[in-house]
Formats: sequence, C-alpha cells, structure tokens
Amino acid sequence: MQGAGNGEYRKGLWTEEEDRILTDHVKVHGKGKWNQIAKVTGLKRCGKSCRLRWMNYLSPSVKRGVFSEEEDDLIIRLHKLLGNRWSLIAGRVPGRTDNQVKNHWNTHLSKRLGIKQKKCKVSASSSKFSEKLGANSRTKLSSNDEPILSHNGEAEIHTEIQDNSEKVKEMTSSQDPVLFGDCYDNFWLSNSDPFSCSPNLMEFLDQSLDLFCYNL
DNA sequence: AAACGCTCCAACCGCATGTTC
DNA sequence: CGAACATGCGGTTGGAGCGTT
Repeated sequence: MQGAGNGEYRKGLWTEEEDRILTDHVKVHGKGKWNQIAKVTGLKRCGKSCRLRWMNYLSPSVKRGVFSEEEDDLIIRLHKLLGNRWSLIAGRVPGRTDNQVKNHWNTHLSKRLGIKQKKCKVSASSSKFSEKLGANSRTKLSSNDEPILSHNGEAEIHTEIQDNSEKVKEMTSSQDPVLFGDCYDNFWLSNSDPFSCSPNLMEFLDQSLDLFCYNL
C-alpha cells in the first residue's frame, strides 16, 4: 500500500528526533497530507504512522496521564450507548484519543466491569443500535458482530430501531422532557427509512450525549 | 541477580470510506 | 464511471517496564 514492509519506512517506537521533525512540519504546514511528510522531511515513516503519532501523542490537544473517575464514568456510559465506536466515544471525552479510550477500556474498564474481552462487551441490542447510530460515518462491523442487514433487512432494522428508540426515549425523557421530546420526535418520527435520516440521527445522538455529559 | 510472567500502551495492520483525477 | 490515492477506524500485536519467584 504505502511501502511498509519493504524497508522504505521505519517501524516501531518513535525517537525524539522523529517527533521533533513531525511536530515542526505540522506546526508549519498543518495537519493533513501525511503521505507527503516523508518526502518533504526525509522522515522514514509512512503517512499512516505519521498521522497516528500526531493524533495520539504529539498533538497539543492530547491529554496525558491517568484517567479520572469522571472520565471513566463517561466512557462506561458512552460505551453502553455506542458500543466499540471508539472515535465517537473519544470525541466526547475531552483530550482523549480513540486509541487511549480503547486501550483504557480493554485494560481497565472491561476488567472492572467484569466484561470478557472480545465477547459480550455490550448487549446485542445496544451493539446493533450503536451500529445504526454510526451508520453514516462508518459501517464496518467488528469481527464478532453479526451482520445487521440481510438483503431484506429493512423491516428488521426499523423494528429494532423502534425498540431501541423506546429505550432511549425512556432514558432521556427523564432528563429534559421538553428538549428531548423535541429532538427525539424530530429524529425518530421524521422518516420511515432509518438510513435516510442519518443527519437527524447524529443530531439526536449529539444532543443526547450532551445531556448525558451535562448530567454526570 | 536472573529468569519468568504479566500488564499496559504505542504502534501496526487490514479494511472501509472519501477524494481526486 | 472507475482506478488510484488519502484518510480514518477498530482489532490486534510487540515489547518495555514492572513485579514475583
């Protein structure tokens, strides 16, 4: 793909010098064009590696150190709602990256909660629900998930979303019936096709997560 | 002190999606 | 429209560091 494995690019831990080169480059040129960095700077790292290093470690927005109780609690709640959608979860935990959240979950939180690795991380229904929540941003299934869609799966999906929507409505209506009633109805009742209303879905998710965080 | 086992996290890999030409 | 390339995501792995024997 990008020459990895043919000796053109280095692998493994980054050195301070490599960090400095990458940081300097991003400061001057900004993020993006990751594949150009090796050519421009002489850094022997592939674009993916550069991006990952910046996003997970070098970026000033990345918070280091141990997770607080509040962060743990937030991650647990979000994971219950979203499943293994680490980027979505990380987006709601200020200063934490998807990799950090994923590692923290796998090494600490899943143990604390007594959740076995690879299986039963979330209930089947919430897992599938989360797939739909992320349907407009990413559709990949984990290796352990059953495919949601069969060729004739729309009815099944709609039924399931309605089932889950009742749960969410129940869950959220206790927070702020007025606000949630509005955004809930805008989303869930806006369209008979669950996949054609993703913007509303994500808006609804955003609002529900905002309230989640607010009520912590 | 050395060997071993375990934990944890940085980084890699494969794949999906988005973008450009 | 489709191929090539770029980016992003989630699962997995490698190895440094630490504790135990």
